[in-house]
Amino acid sequence: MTTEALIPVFAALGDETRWSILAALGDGDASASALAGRLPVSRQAIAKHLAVLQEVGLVESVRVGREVRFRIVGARLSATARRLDAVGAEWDRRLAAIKEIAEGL
Amino acid sequence: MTTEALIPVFAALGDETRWSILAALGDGDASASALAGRLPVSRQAIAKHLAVLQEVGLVESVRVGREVRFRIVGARLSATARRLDAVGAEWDRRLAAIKEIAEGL
DNA sequence: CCGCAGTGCAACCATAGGGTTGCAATCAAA
DNA sequence: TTTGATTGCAACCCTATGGTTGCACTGCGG
Repeated sequence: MTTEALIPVFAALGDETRWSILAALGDGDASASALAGRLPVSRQAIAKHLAVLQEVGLVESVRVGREVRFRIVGARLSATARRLDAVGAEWDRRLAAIKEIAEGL
Repeated sequence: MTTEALIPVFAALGDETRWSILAALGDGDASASALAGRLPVSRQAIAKHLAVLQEVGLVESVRVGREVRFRIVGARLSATARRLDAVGAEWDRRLAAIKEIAEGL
């Protein structure tokens, strides 16, 4: 996964309502309607959020009869965290190198 | 750092131009004007982005004479990554527990 | 002292996006 | 088959925000 591909994931994680949804899904899988009963926004708003979460792979859906249940993809979080950590480490490394050069070591 | 405090950080990381700025700063500290010379956006746009990056602690500034130089705060990235990983692990744990209960183990 | 580079501030524009309501379509259950 | 729950789609509103331009302020250097 390239760094560029991470940007939409961060954008998805940059919204409070979506975190509420993820938190709610942390209590177990649920449909958009079920989530709408627990959160202070309309079902359609939640459906949109679920769409963007699914788009970036943070969530996946399964059709069960007439309802669509959503589930958190925990692996996506871990992968994102690892990439982020790697980026940070790389920056630290490069900046440290620059600092050494600047100090004439 | 609570999870809520992470949201603005992710929002900041959810923009492509800001990643360009961070990438440019990875080559060493720079001022808004210097960055404007390397990126295809105006200095003011960059200044705004630097303001939000600084707001969430991803970057810090130092006044040097008449210019203001910005530097990446790598530790902020690492901390964010660690929190994200912890959240992912917690969800995995809870969802696994739910699954066990559902399977009657 | 004067000019120019760098910054800060403000107004403004356009689009993206979070939210809503309304309605048609689908499908389980009575 | 009819009813009610659930989803999907579309139109719409409003605010946030990424971007621009223009201008005033500051401070180094000739």
